[in-house]
Amino acid sequence: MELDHAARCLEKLGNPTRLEVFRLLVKAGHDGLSVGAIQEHLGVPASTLSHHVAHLVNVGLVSQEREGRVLRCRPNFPLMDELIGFLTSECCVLADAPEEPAAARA
Amino acid sequence: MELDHAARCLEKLGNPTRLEVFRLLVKAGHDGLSVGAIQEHLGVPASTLSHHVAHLVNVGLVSQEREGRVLRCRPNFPLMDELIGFLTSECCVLADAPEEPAAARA
DNA sequence: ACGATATTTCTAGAACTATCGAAATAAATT
DNA sequence: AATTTATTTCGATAGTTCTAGAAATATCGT
Repeated sequence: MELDHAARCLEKLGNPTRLEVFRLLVKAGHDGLSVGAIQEHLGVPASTLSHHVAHLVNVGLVSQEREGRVLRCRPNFPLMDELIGFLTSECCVLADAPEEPAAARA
Repeated sequence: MELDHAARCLEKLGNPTRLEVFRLLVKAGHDGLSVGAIQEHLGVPASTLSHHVAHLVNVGLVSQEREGRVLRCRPNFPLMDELIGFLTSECCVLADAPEEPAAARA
């Protein structure tokens, strides 16, 4: 994962409402939740919530699928794993880790 | 770690310049780097960089210590671990994790 | 076609953030 | 005490984000 995409994901998760939305979706598991269900949980006005969810969808952390009248939102687990992988490998390694995985060292 | 503090940390890391600063500090290890050294690496104007570093210090992800004329910046590894722990446990668990660790289920 | 429900788009103001030059402060050196 | 080096604070501008009401759109049931 590129640093810029990681930064965009972190930026989106860096809003308390959105982080709560995302956490809620993760707790809900692979089936996710509808926008309305999220609203019931968090009590945020619909337009505000829609705006926040759109941010998460934009950056790929949440996907949406229409099911009749409701829009089902699901967390993107693989992307979240990538993000955590980025943080762990690029921003958390101490000790003597080399800058590059292999090669390039004349 | 509380959700609000996690969100504040993520928000700060969610700026490409700051994420790069933090990554650089992590790569530098426990000794960190001076503000000037960061500046040489990233080529950001001093006042802008100072502003960004202040954000990271504010939220606790970076600590600063004066050493004569230079200000040494060190990444806060334990806090970063906590943050990754929060993301992993609260925003990344799939499968059949219960909502609460125990109790509360009449 | 109509009414109900679910969600988005539009809009706009207030608050916040980023940027960076210039001036200020801090410490070391002379 | 004057000079140099390192960094911050100030100040101004430009742009972004948050918030939420009102209006619009989509889908379903009748």
